[in-house]
Amino acid sequence: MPEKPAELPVRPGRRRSTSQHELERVAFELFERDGFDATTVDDIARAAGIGRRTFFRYFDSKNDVVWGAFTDQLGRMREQFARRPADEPLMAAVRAVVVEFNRVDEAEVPRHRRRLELILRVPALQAHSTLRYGDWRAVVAEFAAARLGVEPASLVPQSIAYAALGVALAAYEHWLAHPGVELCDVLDTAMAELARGFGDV
Amino acid sequence: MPEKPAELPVRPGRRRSTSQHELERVAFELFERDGFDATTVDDIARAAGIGRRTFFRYFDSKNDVVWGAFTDQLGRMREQFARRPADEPLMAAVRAVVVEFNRVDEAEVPRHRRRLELILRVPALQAHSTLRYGDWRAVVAEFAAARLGVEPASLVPQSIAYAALGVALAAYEHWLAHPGVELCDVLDTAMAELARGFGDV
DNA sequence: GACGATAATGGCACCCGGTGCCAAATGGAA
DNA sequence: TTCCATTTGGCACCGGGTGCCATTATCGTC
Repeated sequence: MPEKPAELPVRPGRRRSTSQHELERVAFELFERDGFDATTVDDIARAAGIGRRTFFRYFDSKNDVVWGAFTDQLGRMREQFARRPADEPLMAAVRAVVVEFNRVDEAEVPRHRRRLELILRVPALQAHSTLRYGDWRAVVAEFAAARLGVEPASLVPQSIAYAALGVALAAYEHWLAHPGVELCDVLDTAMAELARGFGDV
Repeated sequence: MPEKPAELPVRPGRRRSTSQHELERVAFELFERDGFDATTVDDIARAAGIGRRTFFRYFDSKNDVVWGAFTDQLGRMREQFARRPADEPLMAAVRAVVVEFNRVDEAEVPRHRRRLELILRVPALQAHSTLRYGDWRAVVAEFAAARLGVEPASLVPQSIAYAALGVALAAYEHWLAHPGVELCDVLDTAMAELARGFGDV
């Protein structure tokens, strides 16, 4: 599948006519106007000036058009985990990295909000997100497993990864419902509760 | 959508020709033979001796055919939550009920295993499960909210519900990968870890 | 038995996401 | 200009899912 058009050396073959980024931009406009479900792939392709068949060369499915640079960001998240102090408590590290992973530029907040709204509120996208978040969970599980000296697939790393994702989703929902709050603050609060095992409650 | 054919009083109208239970039985045989993805709704309908259009009168989607009595069981789970002692720690109650919710008869274990295998291993079903588990999360969140004296939609009850579901999913995965272990034991272990905030790790 | 009301069924056309295929288009090098 | 490599787009098709309407089946009443 075509990645973002990086600065590639000139090479043989036809130039690409659009990009994931452009298609996403076009798609978001249509979703804003008509909603995700009422916007078809044909609509997006037409608006972007490409054929429908080409859309699927840029994205695996219609559902993938809202994920932006998520996969790239997972690499960044891995690097953040690699930089945590070795003697830091595991859950403290997870908390810090998850909060940092979700930090966005002030200018990106409206777009980020719309993205999360779609992902969490449109059933098709919410369902699909489970598959996309599988990669996110894998990053967390790998870190936890390394810390514990066990396999990433074993019970505790997986539990940690799933729980961290769950708590993050709860924080996203809260953020969407309360426009005045800071996402990172909500996340930090929720992750702190998780690390306490929701104690005293 | 037609529910299970309970002992209804005689009433006018055509009798139903099949049931959710029967369609599920037929479907599971086909999934066993060909896998979920290669089994079409036409296949299931044909094997059950009904028309394809009728299948969708029994199930909202192909993905729903594997969920058995899940929705009924949520009512049972609510009852179990209602019976927890009022002074029991919240997370202890959640742990106990989640474990109990997942207890199945010895005779049902093979079927339950196949069900979970499908749900967790087939991408389409895994994605769809997010929507189905939303109701499960709601039951947990309602209980937690009542204990905390807050709204079910607020941050902490949602975090608890999401985290509990996440940990349960990790336990299911572990159970599928280790046929010799008891599901309730794995669940209990994982929930205990959650209640400790994955402490000492 | 005929009739009316009711409920279930099934065929059909259609929508839409997604896929394989192949011919056409594009761009650079020789 | 030709050749090679890469991208594009149209098309036919598959399969999940839906609305619609005519048909079928059942029961109670007369």
